[in-house]
Amino acid sequence: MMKLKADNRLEQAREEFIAQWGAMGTQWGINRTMAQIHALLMTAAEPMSTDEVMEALEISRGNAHANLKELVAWGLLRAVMKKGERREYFEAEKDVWRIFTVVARERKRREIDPALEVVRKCAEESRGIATPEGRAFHEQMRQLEEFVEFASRMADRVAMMKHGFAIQLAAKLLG
Amino acid sequence: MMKLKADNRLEQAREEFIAQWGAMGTQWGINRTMAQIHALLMTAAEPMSTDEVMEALEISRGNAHANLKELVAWGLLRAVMKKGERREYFEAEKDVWRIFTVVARERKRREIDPALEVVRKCAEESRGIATPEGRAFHEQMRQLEEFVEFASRMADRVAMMKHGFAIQLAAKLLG
DNA sequence: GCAAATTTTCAGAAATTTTTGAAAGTTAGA
DNA sequence: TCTAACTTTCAAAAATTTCTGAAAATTTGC
Repeated sequence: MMKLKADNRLEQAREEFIAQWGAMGTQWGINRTMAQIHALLMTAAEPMSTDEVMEALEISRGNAHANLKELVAWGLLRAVMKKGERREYFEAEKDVWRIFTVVARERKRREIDPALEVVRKCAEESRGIATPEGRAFHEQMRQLEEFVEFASRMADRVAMMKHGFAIQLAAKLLG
Repeated sequence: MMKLKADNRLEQAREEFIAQWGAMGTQWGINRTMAQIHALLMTAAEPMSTDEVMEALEISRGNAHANLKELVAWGLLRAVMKKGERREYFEAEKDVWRIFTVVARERKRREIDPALEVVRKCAEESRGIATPEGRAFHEQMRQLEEFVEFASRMADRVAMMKHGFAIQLAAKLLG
């Protein structure tokens, strides 16, 4: 599946990480290639070009391109230019806390915000239906709305936190 | 897509909710039918049988069965027996905070625990590789391990919290 | 034990998502 | 301007996930 200098302990471990992280990705709702590219670059000493990524993971140009761009859009990769070179190289965010906040922001955007819209609309549409079932439905939507709104605000806060503050908070929570 | 007594405001709103919640489900990494069944039962006045669910959502028996069982396994539905009846009926957890903790537990189990295993293994396998690259890789794995462990503990705590405590905590965080 | 009701399984079909690879588009330097 | 290097697009193929429907298995009441 991978093609690095796969002849020593390091490259074995790295291949393992990339393969497994890719498999994990599917559980996390991001596609395998995207997770693999992220793993590859997170453990790369130097930024890599599209062609290098293609070769390392044995994937097509289109696939490599699309997923590199997606990772840049998420903010998990930066495109950098090597001086004197024309092609772009990609470099991963390696700080785990920053990776976490980026992913948290993205998941909030994709999972929480749309849910909030849905329950708001449904709470709105069912306002004032006088039957017992109508009231129950409206109340259920209201509670969902309240909760999702709460989750949304929490996610914003967490995504904005600095590592130090999170640790402090966690100490309270876990202590 | 749905077949309820779809002739009044309530049933319109309910159909909307079920359809949209189903669509949301795909974003959340659970399949559409599972999310729809959950939405259907979360807004049902009475427990429903497999056949009632099949009819309401116009889905096959196999599909209804598999997803009802999955929801029971998650703890989002309970199977209840009506006295004098032979078939089982399903009833949804309606408390939003409990729904949240159930989902949090399940996602932790599916997303965090396997990640922890992976990074532990990779940190272990790369311990003591003497090259600069080896050290960098090991350090990256160690940091990931530390973070994922932290996330794991946080998830446990959150999943165990009572609503009141969460609200209190949130007040501090949001205040 | 038998028969009807109900649940469970599962192979193939359908739907959805991901990947490929080649062609089209863009950019920069000569 | 021309051309080579590089990036982007996208239709079709492959892979994966979900769904169907009918058959098999199980359960319950008689």
